[in-house]
Amino acid sequence: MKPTLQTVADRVGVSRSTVSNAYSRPDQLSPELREKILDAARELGYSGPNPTARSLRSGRAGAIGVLFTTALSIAFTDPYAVQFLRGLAEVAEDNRTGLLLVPLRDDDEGALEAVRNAAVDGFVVYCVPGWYKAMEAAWARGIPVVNSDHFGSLFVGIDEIASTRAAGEHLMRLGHRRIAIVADYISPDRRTGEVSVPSVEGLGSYVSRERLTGYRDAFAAAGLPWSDVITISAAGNSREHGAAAAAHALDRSPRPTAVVATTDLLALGVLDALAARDLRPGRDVSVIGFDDIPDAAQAHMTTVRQPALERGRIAGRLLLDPPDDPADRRVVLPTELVVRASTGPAPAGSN
Amino acid sequence: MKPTLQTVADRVGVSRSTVSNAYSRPDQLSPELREKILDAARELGYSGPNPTARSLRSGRAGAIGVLFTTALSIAFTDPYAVQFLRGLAEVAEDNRTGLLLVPLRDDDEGALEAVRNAAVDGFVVYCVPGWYKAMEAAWARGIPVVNSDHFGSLFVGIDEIASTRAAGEHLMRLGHRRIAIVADYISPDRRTGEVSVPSVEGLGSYVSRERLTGYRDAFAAAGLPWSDVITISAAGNSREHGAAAAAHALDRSPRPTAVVATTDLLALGVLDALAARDLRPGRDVSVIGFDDIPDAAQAHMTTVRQPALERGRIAGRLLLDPPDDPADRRVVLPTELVVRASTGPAPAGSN
DNA sequence: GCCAAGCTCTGTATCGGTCGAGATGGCTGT
DNA sequence: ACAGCCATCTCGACCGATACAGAGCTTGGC
Repeated sequence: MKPTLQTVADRVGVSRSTVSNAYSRPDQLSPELREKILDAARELGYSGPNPTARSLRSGRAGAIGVLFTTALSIAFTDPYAVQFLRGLAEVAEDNRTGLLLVPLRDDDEGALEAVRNAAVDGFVVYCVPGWYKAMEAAWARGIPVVNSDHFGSLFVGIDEIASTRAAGEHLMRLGHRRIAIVADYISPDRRTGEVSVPSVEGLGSYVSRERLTGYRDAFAAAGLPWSDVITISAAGNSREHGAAAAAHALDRSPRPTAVVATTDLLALGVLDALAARDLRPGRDVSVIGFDDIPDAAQAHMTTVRQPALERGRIAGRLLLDPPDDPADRRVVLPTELVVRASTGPAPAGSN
Repeated sequence: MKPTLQTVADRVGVSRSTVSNAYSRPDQLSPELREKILDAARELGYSGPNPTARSLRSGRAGAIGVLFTTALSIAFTDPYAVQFLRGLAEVAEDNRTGLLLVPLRDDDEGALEAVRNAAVDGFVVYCVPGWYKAMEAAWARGIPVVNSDHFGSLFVGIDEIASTRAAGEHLMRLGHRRIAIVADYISPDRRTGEVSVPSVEGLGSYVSRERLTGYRDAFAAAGLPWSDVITISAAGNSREHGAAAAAHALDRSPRPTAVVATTDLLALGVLDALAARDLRPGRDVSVIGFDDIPDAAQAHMTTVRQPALERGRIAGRLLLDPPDDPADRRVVLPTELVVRASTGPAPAGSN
């Protein structure tokens, strides 16, 4: 039989409450008695109050649930995700709170079960499309949900549209007119290949929708109709998927003079595809990513920088201490277009 | 007021137990009643039994604690760690169990608190030196602890010594005599630089101790005394730290003909250091890593392959369903020396 | 026609703590 | 001497569920 508070209380000859106080409120009893109690506990092999029982009574789970779409291996392969998680972990640690990973491999009954059965004080959602049933389940829990998308009243994100609009304008200034966009979650079956996206607004994935919108607007302002832009679906957010998707753009004739991607990981894949074809980034084909992960700098890649670490931190703070003022419950962080060597003027005679 | 089982029970006019059964044991009541109950729950906004209360009564937390030494950002930067975690997550998911991350930034009171207060059914320890107080705290909890080191009765690992001995023998066959070893956790202050390790057995870090032992034994068998081997401490397990440590070896005169590292991440850093000096891996300097992460293959690096994914899976299984037979509670997985282009004969006249 | 066996559902104890009000007793101030 | 106060400890209710024994009613076999 495992020792409980009562076991220790009986041993020392005090009440259960007092033993509880010895752990949770040291100021509520004399230091001598506290020492005596802790000694007895050590002797009995009692290692402190049962976390579950404590949670039940105090109403605090002591953990934040982290909702992922993708498989763990993919999610943590993206340095952006890792940075985000790190910011979150920092804040969590400062608040004596743990992180409970809830990977949503599929949007099936098992995932719903996992969401419903997670002992957490709230959820941080990392790139889960809004149509997932698991999101509803998280909502139904009646605990705070911090999103990077538009769902929910707690939100931390960036102005996605303005960010890619700036990137698009950069391309326009450079004279590009034949452009391909590589993005995840833009085809229903999530396969690699060219897809037609007549209505950007209709996309279910918040991130892809917004980022494509920004590009579309920038192109439109320069007189380039959306129907002239090649949209290519990637089957996942990884370098490999980016390269595979880029192939569908680069092997066309005439070749696009610029290939942009919705994440750096995909864009790095595009660079890989260029290299495999002996094409020079920024000369033969311009490339733009999104996130500004360390590898982007190393690859001299033009991209949009967003504060991943800070985003994680704020997500944690929003969750653990939701502001009363609704205006403060939605945080929009600044981004910055980082121009590097992967973008350059459209090759002469390309139009 | 949030709805509880009782709220739903009152609404439908059944007992609390029956509502509980509707969720947890569908076979214990008629399908019609169950439907009625679930409908009422939906109507009341009740999203299922409170996870914490359920855990308390049933004695199952529904989560595995994952203990890390390093900062989250580092831990997840290592593909080996991610693979391990992925294997663990797989098994956890199959058992309707979550993963609670418990990063041990420092070995301080806060970390102890986190370990003691984690609502988990057991801990999986990932590369935490045995001297950490947090390990004791985990032990004291009286729940299963799966280690990759020698501590605890539940263990999943590899024969570290035999693995590096094989790598060492490979070097000996190639004729190397001037050798440097880059390792983490071999200096008390964990700084970068050459350190003297007179007694390998005295090292506190299990992994470094074992891996160095294997090399030492292989060298000794070929007549190369340990005192002739240069041991260099890396300040952390990353490519950058590996490169910094390698500098201390490569800038010596005479230069070592081989630099081995205790992890692939460190070894990749060594390769970076070679490149920075226009030295050719496998020709001017041979390099060996450990783990066989994907980047190792891409870098044509000789290394020891260990089954990271499988290791994670087995850790999960050992934890969730500890075998009765003590012999089955310690699993040793096979490793394999993968020879690639980063190792070659010692340069002529190097002795 | 009768008793054992099933199927459903109920009732009570219990999981292991924390919470808030209140009891106790020594000390101070007047 | 007495009220008031602080520091210290106790008491009983409660957090929200699950476990287990058993009650009531229908079946089925002989």
